[in-house]
Amino acid sequence: MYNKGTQAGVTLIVNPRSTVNCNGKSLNRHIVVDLIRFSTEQVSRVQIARQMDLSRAAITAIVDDLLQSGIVRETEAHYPSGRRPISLEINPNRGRVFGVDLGASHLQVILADFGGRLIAEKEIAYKPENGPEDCLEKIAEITSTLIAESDTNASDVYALGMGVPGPVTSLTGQVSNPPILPGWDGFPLVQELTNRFGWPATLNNDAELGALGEWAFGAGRQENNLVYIKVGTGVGSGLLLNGQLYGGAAGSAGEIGHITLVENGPVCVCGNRGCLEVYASGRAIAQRADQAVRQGMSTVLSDIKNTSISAKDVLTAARFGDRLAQQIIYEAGTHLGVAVANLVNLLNPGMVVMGGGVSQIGDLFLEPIRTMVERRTLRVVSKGVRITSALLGRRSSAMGAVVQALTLALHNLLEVVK
Amino acid sequence: MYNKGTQAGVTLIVNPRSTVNCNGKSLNRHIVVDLIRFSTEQVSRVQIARQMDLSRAAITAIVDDLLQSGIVRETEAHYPSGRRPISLEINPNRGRVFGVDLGASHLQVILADFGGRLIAEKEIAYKPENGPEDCLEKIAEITSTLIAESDTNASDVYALGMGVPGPVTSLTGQVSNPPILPGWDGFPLVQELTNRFGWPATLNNDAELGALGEWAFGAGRQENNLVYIKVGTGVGSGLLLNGQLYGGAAGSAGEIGHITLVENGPVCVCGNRGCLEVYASGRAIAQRADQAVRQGMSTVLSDIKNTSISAKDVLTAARFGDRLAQQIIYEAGTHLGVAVANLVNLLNPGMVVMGGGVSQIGDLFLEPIRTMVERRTLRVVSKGVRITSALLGRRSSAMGAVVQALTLALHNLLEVVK
DNA sequence: AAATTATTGTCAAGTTAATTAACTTAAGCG
DNA sequence: CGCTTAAGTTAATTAACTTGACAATAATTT
Repeated sequence: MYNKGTQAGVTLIVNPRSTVNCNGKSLNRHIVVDLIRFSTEQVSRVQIARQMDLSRAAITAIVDDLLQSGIVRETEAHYPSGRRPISLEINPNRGRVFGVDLGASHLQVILADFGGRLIAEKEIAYKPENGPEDCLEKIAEITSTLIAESDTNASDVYALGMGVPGPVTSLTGQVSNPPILPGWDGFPLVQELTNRFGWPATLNNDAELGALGEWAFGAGRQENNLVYIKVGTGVGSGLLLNGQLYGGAAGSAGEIGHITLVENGPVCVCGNRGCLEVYASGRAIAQRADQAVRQGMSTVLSDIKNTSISAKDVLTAARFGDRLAQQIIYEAGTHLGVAVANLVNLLNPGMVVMGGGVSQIGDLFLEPIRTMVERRTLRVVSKGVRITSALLGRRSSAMGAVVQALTLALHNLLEVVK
Repeated sequence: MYNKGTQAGVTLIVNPRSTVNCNGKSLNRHIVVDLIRFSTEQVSRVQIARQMDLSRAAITAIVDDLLQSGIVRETEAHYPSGRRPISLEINPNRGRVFGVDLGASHLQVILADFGGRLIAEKEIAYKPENGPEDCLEKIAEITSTLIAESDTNASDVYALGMGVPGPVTSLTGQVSNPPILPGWDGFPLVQELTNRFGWPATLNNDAELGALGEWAFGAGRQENNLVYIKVGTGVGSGLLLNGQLYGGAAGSAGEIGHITLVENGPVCVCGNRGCLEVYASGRAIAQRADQAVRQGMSTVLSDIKNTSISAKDVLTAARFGDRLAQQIIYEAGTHLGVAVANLVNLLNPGMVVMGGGVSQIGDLFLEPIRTMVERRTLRVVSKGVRITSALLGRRSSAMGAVVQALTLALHNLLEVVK
């Protein structure tokens, strides 16, 4: 389904996937670009014409334009009988973009080409508590390192996308009221990024970008109603509904971590009681393990002495067959499953993609979730929902940032060239 | 934000509000119509031009067209300094449409003019268990009665919108797997309606239409992230997100009634345990009252002897000051509040509109909901959400059906006239 | 009261992006 | 080799928009 859009500003939503500034005239060019970008199969001019309900002649003209500006290139394709269609794809060599994912404890930067393929990558341990200026500094360091090391011409970088672990006011590109990010509130991040680097920049919530990344390049291709659940230190989710990212009225949609599971449960970091995060986050898993060890239960985790047990330790132990670790993870999955079931009942998504560190263990974590969803939702709903792990693993969000950056880059280029 | 859209079929999403068949050419005409339809203030040509980022001349041409076809008319408007703008509005006398709401126990039909104003209305007690054919028969009876009684020319009716209490496959216009509607599964309702009456028809879930009705004519005007919660015999909700109705992958989004509140609570009609409906539906309220009376608690409800107590009785009693009835409703509100809090956390809507019979009691029901939402959501979220009763009362859904019918009528007319 | 300023709406000429219908290209097949 | 099928191109035409000048109408200033 293809939506064209124009508005005063002008915000354009093309095939909900891209939101772009556009004067409203060259709209079909933008739609064609997105069609080529996000197609899972090979696309020819005729197919584009059919999908957009335009004449072949019109598409020929548009594609000519795109070829000339270098955004798109032709490839070979094979079909039975009749003239072979010429497949089209985004020209990966036309330029590059950065995708940045800021987490509760890390900073990850991906350099990708226009085809969305990874060119170089760097991840460091980082605490966002240092504030936005320091973070910008770090991003500057990493991006220039990546440019240098990857034989990239600095002028070939066209945009930067960024994700942060908190609500984002997408209109102004600010972080708003972030629980994890004191000192970031109201900081005009998009503007500062643009000023500092000279590239157009976008800002989104990290879970939101996870959904987008998995939709564009991961497990959720073609699935226009997708929920991405990120189980890291905390638990968050990104919603892609009706083919569009949904951020809510204030940019804080998807806050599944602070849904009430047990009315009078233990106190959560957010101040409420019995939140999901108390039972099913990386933090919770680590705490459970710690508790169990102190109670003297039999586990390899007891060997960790000097430092405190981390969720990662529990995952590793589970992978190596430690029963206690496995049980802790299974239980976390069960609790998460209850929340996911509620979410699935409410949103009836076509797919739920589990991301974040904890999910990488796979079925041990997925199985209880699937079970709970099946048990606790209407059959119509549970029958239609696929629940899987993120295909992009720990890169979901950063790749989502790449998608946003590409949207900016491609569509801006299109306007400039015109 | 204005989206234009075209696709093979061609489905067009205009200012997400209307989904219309359109050849993709006269698109801006459709956008202008919707702009005029849904504007809360008076609109002039210049304002339209500014909002759509088109030239004044272009709008003049488009409006000329709309004036000539009679869809739009001019009115007076007053502004300071400069030539007075000529305000535009949909010409209410251009035609009429029907909005039909089928509930678990009633059938409501509204006849409205092109301005969405109520011309005539009829509601009867009705059990959808009789099956779709019988229901069509009843609709035929009522519509012809309304046409006759309201001095309407049958040829002035241009479309019919309908809502049903179950999931709808909007693509094919069928009811799908409805828990409350055995015998309706897979019935091609839209097609049958069109065949039978000769009007184009639309089909949606009733809660969805409640959201749309309140958004267009009710409490939620201008609010593009709105949740409508219908508390009737059961509990359902309609989601209007990013300015669009969201139905989910299989049309069953919004099933808040079967969210798990208590892990091992009483068995629900759906087979699971501890669902919201067990605690906060009309059915639940009636049951509680019955229970209390049998336990000999002091209440005016004890006076009801021969028939069983209904939710309506409890509402009436509460309105007249009966303490027990008030408490039952307050408690139902509290339970509902927990579910609403989860929903608000997850979707961060700008507004929650409470509809359905139970909500008509007002603050007694709203207050516990507001309290629970405030207590159980992140401050960013709860601060931004307004929680109110439906402005259209028991007409929300039927008016939503009118909105859908008008969308069909106006935009089809536009294509034909062209 | 006349002149000034602001704003809306219209007109005519020019531009752009689409359509239509004929045509070319490129493959498979009997 | 010619026939069939499908993809892609070309040229003439049409519809929708832009631009810039201008008329209409009101409030404000002189």
